[in-house]
Amino acid sequence: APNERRGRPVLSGHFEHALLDILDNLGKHRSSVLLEDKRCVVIYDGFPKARYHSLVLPKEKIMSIHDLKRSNLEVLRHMHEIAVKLTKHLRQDSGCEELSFRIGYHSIPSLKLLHLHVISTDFDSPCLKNKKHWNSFQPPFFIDSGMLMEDLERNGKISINKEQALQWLKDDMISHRTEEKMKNIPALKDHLARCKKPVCTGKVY
DNA sequence: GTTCTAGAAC
DNA sequence: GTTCTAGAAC
Repeated sequence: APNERRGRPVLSGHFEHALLDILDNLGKHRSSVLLEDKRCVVIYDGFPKARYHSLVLPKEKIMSIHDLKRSNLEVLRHMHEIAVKLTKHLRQDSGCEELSFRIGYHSIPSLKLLHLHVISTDFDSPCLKNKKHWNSFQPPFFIDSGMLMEDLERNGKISINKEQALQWLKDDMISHRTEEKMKNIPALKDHLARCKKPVCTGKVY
């Protein structure tokens, strides 16, 4: 059939617009929305890479970190504030004082529309399947929200060395709790399930 | 962003 | 032989 390729569905060709579609059709996507206010929307990540994984989207259509200007700092600060509040609520609800989160942006996002990740540091999820998934939530590829705002304030823009960022995704997987090298995904999963040490790389909230 | 699978790694 | 990764998808 023309619409199929070896039984695999043809690509929509517009996966990168998924967040824009949610923002433009909030009514249709009510079940994805966790919080909403005048300036932003918080949604559940469609393929969560941890027990808690949400995205803060600005209602203003800032397409990516590369488009950021100093004039966007206000909405970035607001998104950050919402993200921090969310971590506090989730920690309270979970009853687990040790529940920690990373809050930040990917150096090279796959989806259009700026999105701030709020992700718990357990990284316990069947959707976390490969090295890129792991490395994309670890520094330096994962840019802490506070660091990004400082960078923008200082330089008036966010500049990313794409070649270097792509290399970071291919680097060895390093534990965020012990800084040990993980030999493969199954070894990482085993480590994540067992290791109870606090996170020692990057900023946590 | 994901799925799928060839072939590398073990 | 089985596990695991990494790149194509028109």
